Amino acid sequence: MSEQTQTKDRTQQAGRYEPRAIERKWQARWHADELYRTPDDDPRPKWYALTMFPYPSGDLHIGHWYAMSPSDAHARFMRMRGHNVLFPMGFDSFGLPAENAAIKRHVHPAEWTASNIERMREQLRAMGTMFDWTREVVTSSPEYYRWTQWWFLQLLSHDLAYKKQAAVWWCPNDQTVLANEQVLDGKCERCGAVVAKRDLEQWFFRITRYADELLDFSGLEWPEQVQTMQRNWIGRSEGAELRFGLDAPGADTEEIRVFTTRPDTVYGVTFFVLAPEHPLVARITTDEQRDAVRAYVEATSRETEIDRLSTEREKTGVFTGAYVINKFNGERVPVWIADYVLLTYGTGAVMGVPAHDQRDFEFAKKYGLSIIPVFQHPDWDGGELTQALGHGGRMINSGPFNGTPDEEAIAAVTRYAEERGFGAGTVSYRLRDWLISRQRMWGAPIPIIYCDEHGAVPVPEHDLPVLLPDDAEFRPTGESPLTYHEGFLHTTCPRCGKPARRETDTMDTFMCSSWYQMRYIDPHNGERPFSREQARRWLPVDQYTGGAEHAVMHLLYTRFFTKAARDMGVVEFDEPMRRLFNQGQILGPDGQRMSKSRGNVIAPDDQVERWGADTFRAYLMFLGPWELGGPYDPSGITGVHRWLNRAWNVATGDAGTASLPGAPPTRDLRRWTHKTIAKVTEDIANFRFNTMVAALMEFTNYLTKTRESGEPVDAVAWDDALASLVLMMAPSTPHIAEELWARLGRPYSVHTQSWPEFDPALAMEDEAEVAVQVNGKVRDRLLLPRDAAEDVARERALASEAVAAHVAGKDIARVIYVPNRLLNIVVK
RNA sequence: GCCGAAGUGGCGGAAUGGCAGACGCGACGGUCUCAAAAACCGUUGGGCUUCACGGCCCGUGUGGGUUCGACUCCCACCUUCGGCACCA
Repeated sequence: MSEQTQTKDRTQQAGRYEPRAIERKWQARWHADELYRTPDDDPRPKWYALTMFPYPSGDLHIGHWYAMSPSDAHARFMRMRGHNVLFPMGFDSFGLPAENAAIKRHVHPAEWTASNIERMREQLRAMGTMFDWTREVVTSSPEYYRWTQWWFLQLLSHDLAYKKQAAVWWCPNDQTVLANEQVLDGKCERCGAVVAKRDLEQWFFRITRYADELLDFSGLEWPEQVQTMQRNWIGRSEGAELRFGLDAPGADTEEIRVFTTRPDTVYGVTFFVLAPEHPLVARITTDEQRDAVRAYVEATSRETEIDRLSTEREKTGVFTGAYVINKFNGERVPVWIADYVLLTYGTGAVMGVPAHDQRDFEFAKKYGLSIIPVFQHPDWDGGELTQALGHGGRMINSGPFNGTPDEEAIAAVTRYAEERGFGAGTVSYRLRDWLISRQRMWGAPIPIIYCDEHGAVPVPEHDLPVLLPDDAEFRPTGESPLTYHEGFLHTTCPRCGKPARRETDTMDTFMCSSWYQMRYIDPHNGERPFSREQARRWLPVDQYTGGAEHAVMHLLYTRFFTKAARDMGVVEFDEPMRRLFNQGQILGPDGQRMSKSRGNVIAPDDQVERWGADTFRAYLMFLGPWELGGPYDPSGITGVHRWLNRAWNVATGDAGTASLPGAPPTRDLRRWTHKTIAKVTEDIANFRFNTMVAALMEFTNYLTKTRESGEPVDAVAWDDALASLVLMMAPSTPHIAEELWARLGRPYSVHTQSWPEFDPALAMEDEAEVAVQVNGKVRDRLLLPRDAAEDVARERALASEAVAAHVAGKDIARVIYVPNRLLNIVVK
């Protein structure tokens, strides 16, 4: 029998790699054995790994796989490294799509949601993740939203929730209110419809109370980008609130306040501007100006937010006929209204300092208002200004402050204002309180009852949950369907027992996701959202992964919730997630976002059917750096599939082994094994999955070559090499690893084994290839003993013909030697 | 406009001061096959040169700089992608 046929027979005996069969087999076994059940009473150090839970839209798409497979691999790695790992999964199942489906197809959102969850749970299982399903959390289940309502009551009783009439963003398409964060470029974040303002009674959470604390990221390993986005969103500005006297016949107040970051420019105020919607506008406008003002206010209200926020367009405004008095110098300046002033920031008013603010400058130029510089800026020659002056120089035209240098000006003027009662130093934020009311049915009902006598009365804790009716009618009306549901609406006042009405708004779904990570630790607790003991054991989350699109909403809200929970005595830490990693976004093969209309959608189920879950998982990791995302190229997956085949063949076949512990091929095998362990360990720990897979491929290629060379190697070293390979594959390709582990005759399960140890002594090469350069250009390569001395290297280099040719006839000016790497001969 | 990330073969990418292109895809050549697919083996940055072995030059968005040595550090600019954007 020839050599060839022998090999063939061995392969046949071992069987071919058939991913679908082994994946089904092991998934069933793991499930039956509860392999991934996370015990609470495990003495090993805990590791809470979390990946953002999905909205149950009906199908797992490639983005879920891209987010979850590497996350799962890392969690599995931590488990093999000796941690008791909690890696749970659930569904963020309240929200608009279910309700829209209900309107369109006349199914109850609960039904639609339940069947979607059912389907997605199966798809998630097919992925081969180590989720502990006994801890599953479904935010739309009464067992969960009961506690969401409990949180609302807690926040209310700690004065962190309140109700007020407010102009709020309204989406005419979704027929609901939106939070500021859900409005992008004046459009609904969800459906793209142009939004408008509406006045409604709404519930808010006092997130602004935590604005300063939310700016503190110390102790958090979060991407700089997310921190920056949150800082920008919170928008902290230091400055002063200054008081101006009001000189308008119709006004009932004598004073108006304005926030400024430049109180030091107050002597340069030549006009004053109010937002067109400012409540004072109607009262201070003089009769002569009334028509013009009214027309302007109306025109503004008709503008879309997009137009209004455009920086390009020319500033417009109208004089009100009123004046204010600058208390610092007694000057009387005109009050205008202009749409570049926003009612929602500061006090809705701006002091116009055209010499030092570009926006004010443009406004003053257009309307012929005077411009008075109050700093002798070094770049300014004293002539007419063509643009506003920046910081720098000493104060001028500023009465007692003349000569004060730029750096001291703000503090000096603020102090003076405080002494004279003209105002005070203060801090202003862009962040607004979090509006949580939604005029929708498929959300957690706000647990409030309205009584004619007692007003808004919280539902007593023991009456929770306030259940959603299962027979509500769905009509797109702009009000919650709960409003029409008599059974839900009518109740009695918890205080007096008289007939009362329930709140019909539900809570923003971001509330559900603000605390879900806390529920996973104790998901079946019927007494509390979670026990104190469990919180001490598991929280906070050690590693969170998810998309950067949640940087300012979910991730800011959950931080707020945690801080509020701490102040309410519910938890004992300050931050919900210690480490955060943002993966990139996976795109269609054409580099565009995947969408049905573009026809570039890759269905994960198809990929799994064709290649198996392991191949698909590993390929998603192999594509490129996880944080970058990028296009999915369906043709490249064959490379990963071939690798798994090679790994299968090398691990299931025989090698020509013997007891040869000291032989050179054995040393080489040991070296490769430990070099790979070092590389893979480092890569997976740092979320560099692409180079991790590449290292495993290289190792597999090396093993294949070694086996095919026919050179005998030591049996123990060979077994160690194969075991190491399989162990290192276990986090990323869990099914084939389990199968190969069994075929190597090792005890079940590969996933409960320890991660292979790296021995630096074994990884050490005893020879090194040293590049020899002449004037920085590589002319030869030498194989030298490890850590060879410089003179040895130099002598060998000069003996090389290729090197000598470039050195001949020249003087050696310098030699740079980097042991084991390079020798550079500098000649003149 | 401001802030951040990125720009490397035909493509995804690797290398963060020391041999550019690891690992893959694709392509080309081969083995097997009636054939195709699959699988496996080999070659593959560009150019010039040599019968051949080989040798030489160029090359990491562009232009400068630092250095014995730069994809990597510094300065200026261009492009792409994110985020923010009249926030007083």
